[in-house]
Amino acid sequence: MEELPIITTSLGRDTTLNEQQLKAATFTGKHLLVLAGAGTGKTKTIIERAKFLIANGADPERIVILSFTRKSANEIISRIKSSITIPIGKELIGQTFHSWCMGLIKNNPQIFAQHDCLILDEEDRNNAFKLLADKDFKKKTSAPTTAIGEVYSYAINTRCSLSEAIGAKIFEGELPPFAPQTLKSIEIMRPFFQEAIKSYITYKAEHRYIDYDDILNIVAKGLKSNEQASEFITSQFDHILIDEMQDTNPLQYELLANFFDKCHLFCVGDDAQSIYAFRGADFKTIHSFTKLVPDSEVCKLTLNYRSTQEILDLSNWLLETSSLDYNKKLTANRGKGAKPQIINWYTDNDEANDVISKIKKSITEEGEDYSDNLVLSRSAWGLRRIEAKLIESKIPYIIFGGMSLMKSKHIRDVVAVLRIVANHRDELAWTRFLQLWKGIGPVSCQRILNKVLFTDNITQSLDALKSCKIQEEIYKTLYAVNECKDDISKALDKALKHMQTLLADIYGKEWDYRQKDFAIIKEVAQNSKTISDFVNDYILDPKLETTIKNNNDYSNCVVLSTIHSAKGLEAKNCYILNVSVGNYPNSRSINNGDGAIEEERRCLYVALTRAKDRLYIYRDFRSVKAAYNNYDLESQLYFLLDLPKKLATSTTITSPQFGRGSYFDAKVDFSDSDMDFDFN
DNA sequence: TTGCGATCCATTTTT
DNA sequence: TGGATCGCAA
Repeated sequence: MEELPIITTSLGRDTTLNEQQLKAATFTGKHLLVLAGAGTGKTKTIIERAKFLIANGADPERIVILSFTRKSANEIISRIKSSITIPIGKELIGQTFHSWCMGLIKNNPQIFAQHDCLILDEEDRNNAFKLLADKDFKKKTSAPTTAIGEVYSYAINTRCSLSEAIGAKIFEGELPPFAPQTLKSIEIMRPFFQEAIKSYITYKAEHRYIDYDDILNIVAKGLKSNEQASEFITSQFDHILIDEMQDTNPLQYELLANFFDKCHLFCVGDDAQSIYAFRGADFKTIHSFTKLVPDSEVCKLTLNYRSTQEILDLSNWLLETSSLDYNKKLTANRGKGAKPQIINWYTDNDEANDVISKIKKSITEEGEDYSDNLVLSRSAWGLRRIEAKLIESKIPYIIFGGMSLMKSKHIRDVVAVLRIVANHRDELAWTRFLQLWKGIGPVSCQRILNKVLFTDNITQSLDALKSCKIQEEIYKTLYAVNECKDDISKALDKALKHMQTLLADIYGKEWDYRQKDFAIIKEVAQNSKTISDFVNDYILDPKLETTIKNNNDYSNCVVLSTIHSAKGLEAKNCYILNVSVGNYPNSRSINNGDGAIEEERRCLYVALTRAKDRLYIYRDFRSVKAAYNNYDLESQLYFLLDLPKKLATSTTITSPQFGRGSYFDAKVDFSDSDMDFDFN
């Protein structure tokens, strides 16, 4: 084991860093990229970097810490809070690219005209395209309106042409091809997409909307095209520290390029953990970091502090079997431990039961905490069965990557009323709100909108609304909410009170528990000054998307997460669900070329490397057995098909009460159910 | 024009 | 499981 030197920061805490980490954290050149394998102390290095900078006189307010997902941004923030004490009144900012840029837009109205815009989330965007499809460009092709939004977003994020974006989406299977040859399809679809996107852009400008991509685009473009503005903004910062650098996409690079001159960039990333290609990230760009970023250097962290060697052996093997050369062989600083376990199941119900019983054992037999258990799934949906069992067993848990409250229908219904009152030109909110009521469909809605939308203020809109032949309660609701629009929680109360009957009718028996969510929303709203602040803040950071169930102790509960939200997480016991044929790689990706398959591999790699002590890999027994006799692509590509026996142990769980809650048919032969699966 | 019922559908990942 | 979508009746 190597000697760990100790550095002392003037903040008064001693911190142990190894030689590589120390070199990175105390870098004194201009820009640095730290290539750091999983578990090699990425976050720690970023935090020590921040400490080092502050200790050497940097102003905390002029340091920005960025990450790609909220999850990992929050992770850094909380670890900073527990390890750095900064002189009073100053705080280190840790945020996502989006929330940082939105802050820049809002705080610099003299530069960004969009400072008072409302942010559209994905659903709003799709609704806008749908609305425009009916109004403006009609249905000239059968392309789904959601696909237009995706193509547009992809083009913006990757900075590619419209044709390329259409091509990419056809290739990914998101867009149905209109002709046998892709080129022909692009040629047919392009004019239609162009028209649709053009009217969407106009629409946003007219209604003072911006979407997710605009947030980055406005800042990136604004700084690039306006030297004065660029000077003003970029000189506000000295250091930008970026986590998960492999997930940044070309748009984000372009944004950062504005800061190359004035600021120091400190980027940390791992190409083997790049899993956001679908959002335009290209892990290869970090390979050309020194070419893209002037005055930059690269260094590496290779010693893993998280896992046992057995867990790393399996993870290393996964990368080695790739045709790509990841050049990553992690060595465990901790040494030897238990072999990873493969657990074959017949039904997903058995899978869930086994996970729960192992969690219980970890508490009762190993004396570990709930929080030492991390359950991972490829899809948010896949966690639901586990969640149900945890509730049943009264085990506290926290769930990451689930749907945020703001996305659920009943919340959107009520928030729509607030949005109308805050901005009477918010057509999307009007459309949603009006169509909730009986008797109002798309046509009547449009008729009302024509009267109500193009007035000077909300009072005029309400007057216009009064003259429409509609239920009185529609007007009353808006009127009441408008009366108290400066007090958000009161406004929410009023909206809820007036819509009570309506919503109870719409949601039927679900209304009982859906209602409870409004208390949470009200609490969140108290932190915002205005309604549009509330909507914008909450879209960028739905603080309560992660809810703790079964108790209220943040620090001790089982963690459920999608793999995409799991970066930065770790736990003694890690359970990876449904690592079955057709899932790794996902069958939807197998026809999209090597790039897509490799992304799937990295996804599994991220999951494997979360485990510290014990790694459990669950999978559908029959899918695996069948794969040995099948020659279909899905089977042949299955990552664990040729897993060497020495890398893991294997057990098969039988299912006495087979049939209940399972989606398999009944044609099952149990004769081999207790047979250990034979590798190779 | 709206709204209901039947039918079919598939269920990636995030800001 | 619920969801979205489609056709038909009021």
